[in-house]
Amino acid sequence: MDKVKDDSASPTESCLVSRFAYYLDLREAEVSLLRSLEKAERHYQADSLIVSAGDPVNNLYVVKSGWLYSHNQLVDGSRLVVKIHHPGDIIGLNEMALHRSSTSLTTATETCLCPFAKADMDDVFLQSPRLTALLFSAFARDHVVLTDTLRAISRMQSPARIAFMMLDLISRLRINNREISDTFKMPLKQAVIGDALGLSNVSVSRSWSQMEKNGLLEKHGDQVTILDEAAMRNLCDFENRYRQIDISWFPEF
Amino acid sequence: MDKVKDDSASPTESCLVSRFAYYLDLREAEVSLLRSLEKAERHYQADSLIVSAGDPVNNLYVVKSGWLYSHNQLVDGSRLVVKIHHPGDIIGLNEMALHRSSTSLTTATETCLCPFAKADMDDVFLQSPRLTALLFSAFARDHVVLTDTLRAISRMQSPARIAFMMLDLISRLRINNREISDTFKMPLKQAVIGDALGLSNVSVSRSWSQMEKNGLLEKHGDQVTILDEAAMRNLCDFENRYRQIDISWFPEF
DNA sequence: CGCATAATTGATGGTTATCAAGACCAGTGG
DNA sequence: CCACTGGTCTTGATAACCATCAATTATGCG
Repeated sequence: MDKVKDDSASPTESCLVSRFAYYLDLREAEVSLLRSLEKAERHYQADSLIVSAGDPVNNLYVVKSGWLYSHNQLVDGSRLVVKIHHPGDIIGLNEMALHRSSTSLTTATETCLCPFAKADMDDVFLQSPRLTALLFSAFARDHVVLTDTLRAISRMQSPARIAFMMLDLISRLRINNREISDTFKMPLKQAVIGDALGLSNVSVSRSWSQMEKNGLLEKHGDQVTILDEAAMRNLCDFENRYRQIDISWFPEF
Repeated sequence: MDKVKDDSASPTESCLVSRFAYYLDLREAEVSLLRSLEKAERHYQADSLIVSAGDPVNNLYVVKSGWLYSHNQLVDGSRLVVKIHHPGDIIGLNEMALHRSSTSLTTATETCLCPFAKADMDDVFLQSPRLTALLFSAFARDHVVLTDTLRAISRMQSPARIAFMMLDLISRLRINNREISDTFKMPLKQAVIGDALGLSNVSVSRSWSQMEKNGLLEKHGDQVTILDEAAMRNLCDFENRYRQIDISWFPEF
């Protein structure tokens, strides 16, 4: 609990709680339900393999600090990065239906995770239909984002895909950290970016410098700055799915 | 209710119920919860636009008969087909979090749908945590399948993508109809297949005939036959995500 | 039979993968 | 202070896959 400052709203508050409180005024019972998922804590170095594809799925994880990514291997050796995880994310919801994990999980930076058992989700379903609805909605939103990613990968060329990914990352970070305007820490290597976008590392490098030349963004060390957000949004037809969730239909309790 | 015979388990039983009963022994209360989603009925011709991207999301739909697809448009005019819907599917879970739909919905064949309100989902969340868990799991499974699709599109070439899609379709149909072995009715045009796989219609045509020449599958009219399923599974590293759902952690009620 | 739509086939070009070599960078130890 | 090292990023050359365009054939339906 020492390097939370980079990414979370406040060191004393749970990222998970602040994430959900962004969309819905949480009641005390709901907050404590969420907090109960963060009792355990485990620390990992950068580039650690935490879960291997094929492992039994027993735990989910709340990310307390650090970045990670879920990925899997193709037969030909190439890799797909399915999702980048940030503080406040719940890792493993996708895998809930499976006995064995479909993806591996690797840290991109030093990381603190809170593992909890699948069956702990029962408490949420049993005790709070309203929180269930929010969880479900956030998951549905992730589904739509995955669809957006599919759209980018299947029909857009290299620079547009990169624009999409960077806008997605910064949009998500802004939910937890209102201070972020146009610069954020982006610790991913180009090979990881490529594997998330169906590109080679070489292609990422080339397109990135092209985009810098065009004044879209720039990178110094870990720090990425979006210079012309309008142009980037335009390039990949970006829609921010994180700003709002429709809570109008939620049950009362 | 006249052409259900093609795709559903039995004309007298709800496709939706039989779908979920495949994974879990449903109690009477759960069955009637599900049936309550199928009260209304609306019929459509083939190639009808039912929802446009941008429309307010008020309804979800249970598919009673027919095929449909969700799609959206890119700026350059090309199209992405997000998902193919079959009888027993619930359409619109992804859109639950949104005020306005991110996708359009079009019928591929003559279709019968049962619309119900978003807020009807409250009943499920409130009355049956166990059914909620199942619904959540099925949704999570769809998430994993979307991930598999991403893998195919981002890293596999044309014939492997087609193999993936055909295996996905037949695997889903087999859940509702045990009689299907290696032949099924596939009413989608090549342009739709292409838009679902990030390919042009031309590319689908070429790869398909190549695959026929190699003895992988064949097509006569609407009827597709998988001739060498092992080879096709091998080609795209296919994993059937529909056969089983992990229900071990579900709450008791 | 004739029309509209879908599927096929051929020719061309663009985007990106792949391979390979070199530059850069940070950390290490002499 | 400087060489050394492992990793990442860059840059160039080549080739493959697929999109696109266009023309022809096939299919289905009134």
